[in-house]
Amino acid sequence: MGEGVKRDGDARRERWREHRAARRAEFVEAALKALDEHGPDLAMEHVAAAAGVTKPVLYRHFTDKADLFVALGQRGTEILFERLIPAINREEAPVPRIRKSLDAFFSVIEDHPNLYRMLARKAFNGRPVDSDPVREDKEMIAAALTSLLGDYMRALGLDSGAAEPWAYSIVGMVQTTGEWWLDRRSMTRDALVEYLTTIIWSAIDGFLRQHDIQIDPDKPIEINKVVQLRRAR
Amino acid sequence: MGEGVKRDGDARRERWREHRAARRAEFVEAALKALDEHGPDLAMEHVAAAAGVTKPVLYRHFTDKADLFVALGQRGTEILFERLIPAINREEAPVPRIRKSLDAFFSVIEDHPNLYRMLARKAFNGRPVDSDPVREDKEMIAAALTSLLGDYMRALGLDSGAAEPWAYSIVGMVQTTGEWWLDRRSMTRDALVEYLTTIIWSAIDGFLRQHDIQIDPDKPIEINKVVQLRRAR
DNA sequence: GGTAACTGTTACTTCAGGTAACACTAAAGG
DNA sequence: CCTTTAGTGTTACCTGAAGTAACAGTTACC
Repeated sequence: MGEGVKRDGDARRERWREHRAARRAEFVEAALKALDEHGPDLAMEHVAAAAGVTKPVLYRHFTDKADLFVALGQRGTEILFERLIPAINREEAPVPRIRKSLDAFFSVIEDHPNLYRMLARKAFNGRPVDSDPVREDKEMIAAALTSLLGDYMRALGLDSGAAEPWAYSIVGMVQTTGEWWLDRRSMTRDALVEYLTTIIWSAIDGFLRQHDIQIDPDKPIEINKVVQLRRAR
Repeated sequence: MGEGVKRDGDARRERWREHRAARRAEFVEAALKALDEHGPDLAMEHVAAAAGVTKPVLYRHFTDKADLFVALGQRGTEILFERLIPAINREEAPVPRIRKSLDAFFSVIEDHPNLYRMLARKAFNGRPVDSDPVREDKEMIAAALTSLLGDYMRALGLDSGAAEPWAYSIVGMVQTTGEWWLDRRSMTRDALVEYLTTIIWSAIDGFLRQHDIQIDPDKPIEINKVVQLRRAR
């Protein structure tokens, strides 16, 4: 049939596709290096330089700064999830589970402060601020949390419509305290984690008590739910 | 005594100083207009145009984009506080007090969505992202809340060191849900306010119960504390 | 040995932020 | 009345980072 028209590709194509992906990843790593060196105001030229090439090469792999930014956001989410997911999915009592999740988060931003600052400040220094490329990642995180909370709420017979505001509240709270902490460092990570654990647990506990449910903070709960990630990367 | 050296100024100086302040305010209003027209990506040229002049005039009153940005941040805080302070200081039961404060906040950002977006995205589209000019304002808000919460905590004999993380948590939670709500509008303002009221009250209530304190959400509390604002504008 | 899919370069354009230089005006005060 | 002070305003430029054009290799499959 329609053979031979556009043959040959195939085997070759595949290899190149892999290669391109690897190259993009390489630039993302270069960007991380550049962030460490030049602070959170990332310039495309620096990224290219950190990768040992000049701008146009970089631009063959990323259509624009926003594109690189998105990739950095994804990488950031990946780094975060590597530590967060095991912590949040532990079969453990609620309070230690919260504590470990928070600690995972703060340890990640401690390790990559400039990346975090750059992503939190949606600011590229460049022109087209367009519409926030990190949004997608933040929404993914919030969505994961929404569904986790929603599962629990449904299991307990509560209004699961509240799950989304709860998720965004927690994300916002952690994000903002994160920025504040990085800039000030006015307390140790452990102390901060402890305070936030208390706040979050208080919120959950208070909420449940208002619905006449009591849960022991230090005993694993029976109906244990787990974060599902839909990563269609 | 040391008279006559640099006389004459004085009366004249004062008048000019007032004039300059008025002029700055005029540009801030122009910036608000420009925000409404061109969205949250504010260009200096547009601001100047909205004020009916060209850039250099604007630059005689603001050294810098950051300078204008700071002024916008202050104006924003002012607008916010106009509605927030009366709500938060009401002599009322805790829950309605929280509810009214939240409603004040969300009504403000509903009225000035682009201003809010611009301030929340610390992003200028321009070069010198420097260090966040809105930070000061956010910190002022957080500080006010810290001292309010601290007062209550001390009055109840609790660790007031937790006040600051609580304050940043609440600020962050409200800010992030604010951005999310503006972009999505997936629920009414009232519904969102109601959810957040519940979350915050749950947190407070849970926290207090853990210290064996119970407070009626619908009765004014005896030891009523109030926000002090140190506005040295 | 040709060609597809890259590697890389230097030298540009574009655009927003910011500045220089120049011309004018109102009013306080000798 | 005319100078000085502190403004009003303009057009034409500089700067620096984003992004592009045009051109010159290199590799490896078929």
